[in-house]
Amino acid sequence: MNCTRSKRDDSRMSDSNSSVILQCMSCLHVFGSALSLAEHKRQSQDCQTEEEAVLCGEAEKVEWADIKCEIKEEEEEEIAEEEKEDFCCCEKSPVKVPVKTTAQSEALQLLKTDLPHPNREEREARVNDIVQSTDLTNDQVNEHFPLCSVGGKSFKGKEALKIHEKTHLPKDSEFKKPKRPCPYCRVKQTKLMRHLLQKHYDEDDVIALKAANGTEKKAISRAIRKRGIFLENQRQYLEAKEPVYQAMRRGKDKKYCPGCDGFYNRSSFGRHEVKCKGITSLDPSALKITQKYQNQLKAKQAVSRSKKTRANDKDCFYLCSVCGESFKGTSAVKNHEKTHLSGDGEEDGVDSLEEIPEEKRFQWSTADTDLVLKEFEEYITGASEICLPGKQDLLRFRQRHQLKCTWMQIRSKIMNESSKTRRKSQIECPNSSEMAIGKESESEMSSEILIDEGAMKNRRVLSSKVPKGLNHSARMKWSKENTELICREFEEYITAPKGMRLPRKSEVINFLQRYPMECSHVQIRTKIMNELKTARMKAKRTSRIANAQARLVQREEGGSLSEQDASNLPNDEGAMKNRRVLSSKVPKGLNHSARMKWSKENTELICREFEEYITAPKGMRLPRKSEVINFLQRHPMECSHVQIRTKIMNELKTARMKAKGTSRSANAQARLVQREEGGSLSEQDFLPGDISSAENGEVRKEKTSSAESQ
DNA sequence: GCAACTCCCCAATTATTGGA
DNA sequence: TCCAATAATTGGGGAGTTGC
Repeated sequence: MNCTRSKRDDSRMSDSNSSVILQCMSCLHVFGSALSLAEHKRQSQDCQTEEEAVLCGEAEKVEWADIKCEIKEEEEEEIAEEEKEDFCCCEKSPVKVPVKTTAQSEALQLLKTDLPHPNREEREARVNDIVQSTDLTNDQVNEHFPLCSVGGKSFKGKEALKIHEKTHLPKDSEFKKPKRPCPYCRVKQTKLMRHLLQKHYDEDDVIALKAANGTEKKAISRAIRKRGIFLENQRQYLEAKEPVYQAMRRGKDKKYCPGCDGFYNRSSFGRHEVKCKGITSLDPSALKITQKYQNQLKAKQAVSRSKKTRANDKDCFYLCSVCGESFKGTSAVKNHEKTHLSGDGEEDGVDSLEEIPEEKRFQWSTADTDLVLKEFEEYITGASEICLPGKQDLLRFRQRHQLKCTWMQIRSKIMNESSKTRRKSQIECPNSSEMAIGKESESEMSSEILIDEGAMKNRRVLSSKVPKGLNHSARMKWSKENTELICREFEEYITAPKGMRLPRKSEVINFLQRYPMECSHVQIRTKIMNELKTARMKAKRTSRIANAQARLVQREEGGSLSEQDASNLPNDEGAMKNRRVLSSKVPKGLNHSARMKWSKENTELICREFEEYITAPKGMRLPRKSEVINFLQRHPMECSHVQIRTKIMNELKTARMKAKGTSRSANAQARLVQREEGGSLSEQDFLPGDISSAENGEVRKEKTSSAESQ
């Protein structure tokens, strides 16, 4: 599919001022007129049968050459290749040293066979030998083998030395590998090959890439990379109507090669021109691919838009070949399947054990839990700066103790134990949760357990279910500027103590209107949430260090921390929670079409079954989903577990209202009696009894007036 | 009054990414 | 390849409100 072009064609292309650009669909070269394209076709046999495409109507504004590019790695590869071929003593070398005799030539050849030389001393010794045995001077020999001024290594040419010298550059001026656009999803990736293998492993080219080896593999990966770059350039060109690579490589002194559609450094262009075989680097089917993946992208966007209704997503899922769990995408299921493999590729949990756990969920025995607690104490207590041990540590631990679980499960166990410890420390010492580091500080903590709303929440046994495949197709890339903007705008929320709410939807939307960003309010909210987490983690770490330092000082001085120092620690979460301002927004139309009609029997059954939850004081949780499902299995009803939960919630409300009413009437009666007796009531008498204590200070917008009137 | 709804919070968890 | 950071998702739960 390659086609060569004459210089006449090139000049015609660049001189073209026509309003239409025509492109040869075979070689992708662009022509200013139908005539020049026809002439091109006549000259190139391969391109005769192909169609042409009209690209743009603003030819005079665009230099097609500007939207094509070569990549830096290729330049380097090329330079390296050329250095290999064009040895410093060859005719093409920019440094030409006349070699007078065969002996001199042989001596130099001998010197360069084992280049680069490891160190300056060895090199000097070798050069001295040559100088002594031949008529060559030191300078003549040194010119052949440039010397690194830092490391003392000598190289086969100036270019090779230049590449090497980059390794000595300070970090900020060092070359940073640019991101490469994926030809399939167009997302720019630092590690394009890994991305391809993970996300697009079902594509033909990627399958071929996986199967290939050595040179072939390189060639395929290069072709994919180039296609991605080309498609990205083409897309930007078609959308922005301006030279793309000018924007992408601003300030670089590049020169366009019409022979291969590549860009090369002006300094190395001459050398390339000699070598250039006129082979276009672009994939001839690129335009078709663009269309194909543009359609796919549109389809993906459509799915993303309709994602809000999760029911839609249930229709397309992929099953794990090992455990049968379903996932939304092929990449998600592939990633999940990796969890069944251990580091060496064997099925996890099976590498040294005979039995495979029947249940995916591992049942931790007390003995095994103790082992984990003992082994990973530092991670669980938070004494370690690193949150979790590495995979290898976990695998070794599993091997040592012959545990029949995966390393991931051990990690989860550590995380859960760590979380448990944190919660425990918060209950034991609500004002200084950060004190729970090591046994010394624990002993200093108060043993008084406060059962408030927060503590009740801790009783929650969290679901063992895991999200089935996240949609990362539209994963947000936060720029530094936007991150700063969000942090500045929502600083009060990010720096707020635990328990404070996040900004409202309306606030975020308002922010988005003022600072338009290509993201949803949910994504901004997530960003704030994550920033908040990070800030808290940092604060926690700082607090830990400060505490450790304080303890050190304390030990040295033999004294103890003052109460004031202790009070500087974070506020009580429960108290902060009370500051929460609840939403005043109203639901937008309820669906009463499927409204449940509870029979007296079923209501009684539910009330009897879930009595403990209905009569429980405020702060107690509702029955778990699993409990409700279990109930439904025992007592089949034509309703969902959610409806039963709602029923219980409403029964609970009613019960509390009744209790409140009873308490009020009792109080009213008491007041009446007191008035009759001529006494006065204390403030406490006006509170609604046990409910007030259970509420634990929760600030709520109570409709006191209406309740009073009732 | 009741069932259902929206909005919000929280903790846990997973997926993805980029640096080392 | 490992690992930490980051972004996103999930399910449980609570409060307030709506409309039949």
